[in-house]
Amino acid sequence: MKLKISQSELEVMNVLWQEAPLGAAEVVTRLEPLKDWSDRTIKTLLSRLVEKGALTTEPDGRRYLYTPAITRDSYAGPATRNFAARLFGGRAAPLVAHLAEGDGLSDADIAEIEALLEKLKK
Amino acid sequence: MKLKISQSELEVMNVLWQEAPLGAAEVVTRLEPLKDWSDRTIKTLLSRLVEKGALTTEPDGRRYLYTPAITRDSYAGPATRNFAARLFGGRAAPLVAHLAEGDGLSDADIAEIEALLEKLKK
DNA sequence: CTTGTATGACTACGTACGTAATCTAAGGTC
DNA sequence: GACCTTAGATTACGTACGTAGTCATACAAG
Repeated sequence: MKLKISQSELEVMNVLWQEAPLGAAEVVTRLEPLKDWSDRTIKTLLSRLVEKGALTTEPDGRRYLYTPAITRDSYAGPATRNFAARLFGGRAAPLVAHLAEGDGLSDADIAEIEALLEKLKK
Repeated sequence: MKLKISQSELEVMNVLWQEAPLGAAEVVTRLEPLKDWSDRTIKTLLSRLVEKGALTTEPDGRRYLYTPAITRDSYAGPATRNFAARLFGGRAAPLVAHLAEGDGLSDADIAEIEALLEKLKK
């Protein structure tokens, strides 16, 4: 089951991955400062995500509450490996290198990655 | 100038980033083992990439030779940071973690990343 | 009960994408 | 010189996406 989530849809998912369940109006409120979208647009995105199976709904009075049907990790894992495969033949190092460009990595990030690698080496 | 290269188009770019300039027929030959595409499809992708400015052409007799107008790195850098931003708020560690899932990282990869991080810490 | 309001459902529409077929022109073949 | 082959140019067409407007309906207000 491959689930394609578009860029705009992902913004909506990000809101719900951070806080759920939410009604449509609340999602709109969360997105307002970030994106200049009409509330209709966000409703459409929510509907499409439900259609795709990325969100589940639960009636709450005369509205719906939306909850992610997939975790961020379960989506991000394949998406990340797919991304790396397409751009770098699956090799991770160039990816990290690009993230590092323009000081994208804090010391904390570096430490975290090192710890991760340490664990992997075992 | 933001250049959007679609998934299929990226396959074509990958061929040309590896070896260029090439004529259309040669690109088709390179892609044949990988993708089940008609040569018409590949010609279309080449045209669209030229239109977008991702490739340059140079006449060679009655055909064209195609060459990337952008390097893989110059495309991959922003694309990677954008990807990380959308999925992980720009944090690199989760990205590496996902790549590691399912033993995606070889010992060599790990060593390479560690060396990279070492350099960054300075 | 009538009317306004909020919410989801349905419809819209231009652009990009995946995937190709057809048209046209330039060279090569007999 | 008539015809075939080959390369690019043009056209096609369904689906997804970004972005939203309109319709219908259920509840709230008066």
